[in-house]
This record gives sequence, C-alpha cells and structure tokens, in this order.
Amino acid sequence: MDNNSIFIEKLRSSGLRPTKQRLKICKLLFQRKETFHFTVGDLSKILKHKFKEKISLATVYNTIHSFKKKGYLKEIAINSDKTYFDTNTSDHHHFLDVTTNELIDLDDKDVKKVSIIKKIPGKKIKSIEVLVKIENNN
Amino acid sequence: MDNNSIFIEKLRSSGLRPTKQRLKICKLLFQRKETFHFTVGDLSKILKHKFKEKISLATVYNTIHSFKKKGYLKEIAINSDKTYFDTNTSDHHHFLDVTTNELIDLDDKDVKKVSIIKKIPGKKIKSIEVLVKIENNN
DNA sequence: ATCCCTGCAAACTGTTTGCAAGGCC
DNA sequence: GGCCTTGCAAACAGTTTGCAGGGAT
Repeated sequence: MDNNSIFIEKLRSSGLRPTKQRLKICKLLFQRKETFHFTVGDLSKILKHKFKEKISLATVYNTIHSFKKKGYLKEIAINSDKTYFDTNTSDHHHFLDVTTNELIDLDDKDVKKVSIIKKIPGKKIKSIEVLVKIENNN
Repeated sequence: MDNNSIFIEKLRSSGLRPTKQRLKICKLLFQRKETFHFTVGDLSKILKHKFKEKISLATVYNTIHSFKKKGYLKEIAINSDKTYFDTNTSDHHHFLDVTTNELIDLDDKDVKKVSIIKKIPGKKIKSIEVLVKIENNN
C-alpha cells in the first residue's frame, strides 16, 4: 500500500510538484480515516515529531494554502486567534466544545436542513456554516 | 435627550466606572438604531474621527472586553485575522458578503429553526451560530 | 485615600513576505 | 537550464501586558 504514489499523482494532477515536504504533509493529513481539525502551528509540531525532521513553518503555511486553494482542505469559521483547517471538505457543520476547545464534525444527518428565507438582491448563497457551541452539563 | 446619564447608569450598574472614554464608546456603540458590526481597529478610528481626541488603543480593547463580559456586545464567529463584535446581542445569525466583506444581520424569522439532532453525553448546547456566505450573482 | 482606569510602549502570537539556495522536470 | 519550492529571518497585524500617572468614589 504505497500511498506515496497516490499522493504524487494527486499533487501532480493539480499542478503542484511532489516535494518531500508536501508528501509528508499529505501523509499526515490524508492518510487517516477520521477527519482532522488543526491549525498550522499544530501541524508543524506534529510533523516535527512524526518525521524527526523539521519542515520550515513558511513551507507548512505555503502548502496548507495551496491545498486549500486546490480544495483539499477547508477553513473553519470559528472565533479564534488561530485559523483552523479541516480535512473534511464536504458541506458539514461543527460542534465546538468550549470547555476543551475541541472541534467535532456534525454530519449532514445530524442537523436538520437550514433554510435561509431572506434574499439579498444580486447576491447568491455560497455556503452555510453552522457552529454549535457546547459546554459541560453541570 | 441626555443619553449620557443613561449610559452612566448602565455602566455604574454593572460595576464599571463611567469614565470619559467609556461614555464616548457607549455613545458610539449604543446610540444607534441599527446594529453595528465592527473590529476594535475600526472602532478606534471612528472614535478618533468623531471626538477629535484619541482614546488609547489599549483602552478601547479593555472597554470592548468589559462590555463583552457584561453582555453588551457579542463576538461574531467568522474566519478573519480580526475579531468582529456586534451590538446586537440577541440570538441571531449573519450573512457575510465575501465580495465586500460586509456583515449583515439575519434575524430569527429569516432562518428556519436549526435543529441539532446529535447529542454529546455530558454536554449541553450553549449557542448555535449560522454564518451564510454570499457572493455576487454573475 | 483607595482602587480602578488610562495611555504608552514593549512584548507576543499568528501569519506573511523577500530572497538566496536547493530540488524537480 | 528553467522554474517552482524551501528555509530562514525579518516584517507585519492584531492583540495583550506592565507599569506609572490620573481619575472616580
């Protein structure tokens, strides 16, 4: 199961050169079953741990931005000093546990369809994001 | 119509001393019919313009944070390098016009009730925020 | 008089940029 | 070789903090 060649293909097909760094980041992000929520800072630390070799922070930023532009990652709307990304690029929503600061995917069947009644002339809806903040019962 | 005394009372009743700076900020924020969406940077610039006298940026930050803590302002969940606040503290949602970066209130009747079906044991829902991104028709 | 608040500058954090060196095609 | 990418450091933007002086009670 050589995912490397899959990732090389994926990168190439979107016009990105398959460099060592990008392949490592691909492995870390896309070789997993569950979706992954992260900040670039997180990612950088994890990369260092996993591969014992540092990838420049600027490179991680570059790569994440390219991946986002290519549609491999989504940015999550949340109030935070940091920017969060999501490996799940489908239309879906999130729980944010304000106690632990953890993000949890809410898939479509967990939320009844949101309908927006108001319309703005000349504008169309691009996306609808729902953020459900949760906290401990007490 | 001396709103000043209203604001003085408001501040005092929440344990905040009614200083010149806070009163100016109150006037700017709460003496208006429509809700106001802003960043601290915006606010600081507007204050300078309107009152011809600069309020220290740190003071504006302090004040906005106190007001938020007292429930006079809400923070809006949006992906941005800056933090947005809203003078409308009721439960409501937003359009974000990605073309102009403008925020527009969506009041409750503009959105069909959002129901969250999924439950997380030991957690309760604190808030539900919907962000509807819109863009130009073309 | 006390305690709170303001203003300034310095510090901090996350992110971006410029540019030289290196790697992919 | 040519062009893209990396890495580093410096630059940046927004925000926070420490502290001395000023103001409210």
